[in-house]
Amino acid sequence: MKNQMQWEEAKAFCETLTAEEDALTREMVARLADKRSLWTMAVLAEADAPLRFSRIIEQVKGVSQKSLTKSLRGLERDGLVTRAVFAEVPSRVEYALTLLGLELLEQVAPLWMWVAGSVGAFYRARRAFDRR
Amino acid sequence: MKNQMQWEEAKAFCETLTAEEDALTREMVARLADKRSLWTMAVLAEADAPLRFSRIIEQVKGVSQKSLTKSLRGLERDGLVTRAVFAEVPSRVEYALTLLGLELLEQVAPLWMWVAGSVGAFYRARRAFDRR
DNA sequence: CCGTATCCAAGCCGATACTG
DNA sequence: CAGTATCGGCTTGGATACGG
Repeated sequence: MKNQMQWEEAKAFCETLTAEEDALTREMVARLADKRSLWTMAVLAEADAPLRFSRIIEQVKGVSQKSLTKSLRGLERDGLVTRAVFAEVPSRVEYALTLLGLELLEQVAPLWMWVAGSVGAFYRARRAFDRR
Repeated sequence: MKNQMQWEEAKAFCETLTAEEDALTREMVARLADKRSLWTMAVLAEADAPLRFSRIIEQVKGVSQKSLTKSLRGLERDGLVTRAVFAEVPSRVEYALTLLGLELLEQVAPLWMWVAGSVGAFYRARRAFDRR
């Protein structure tokens, strides 16, 4: 039951947070579900170099300019990516992952791996459930 | 750079998934962002015993009957909680966390802890951004 | 007690058109 | 090139009322 303790530990730690901190924590976790934000960060991580807006939108397939802009603004606001504007014509804007952003990705990786590895279990559960 | 490798490893592993598996993985990760689902599971984990619908709705503050029902159905469908109906009047329904559900919570714990511990960094980033 | 059905307000997102 | 502005469809979620 050492695993259970890990969860309890997390719960206990969260109790020490102020309401504002707790809200912010939830907001950050919620970002993970926002497919686009996570995917955008992954693209930047993979490139391992600053990317222009147009390069990113190519790789995050299906995203609209508006949504990508919004995602990037949010990521920038929370210190997960940087935004550098170059005074050229035509204009050039480069985005890059921050250290904090990379750390977040690293934290997500094990969970993502576990979910991906357990996908069979979820699939079977659904099959069983849907059969009634 | 061993941390970076962890992320790359996850990316590589995801490449081996079928489109359907990948979609399901994303769906499961998305569930984590659904505040209510995670919170509901946490309540069940804390109770460490089956809970009635009405007990749960008391602890997941602010949730409507409709939303909680929807969350529980989703969790049940994916094998994260069980639902037991007792033929009594008035009717009684008990929900409990499955082993899979507990495992999921355990996987989430480290990430959640990291985010909670980094909340100061996010807060400072926002302050700096908003001052501009 | 537990769940469903309906209505309604708010927010998301893509498409499109326009600006520096 | 990298946005902003606007519109319209779609989904989400609370409130309420009702049924099993």
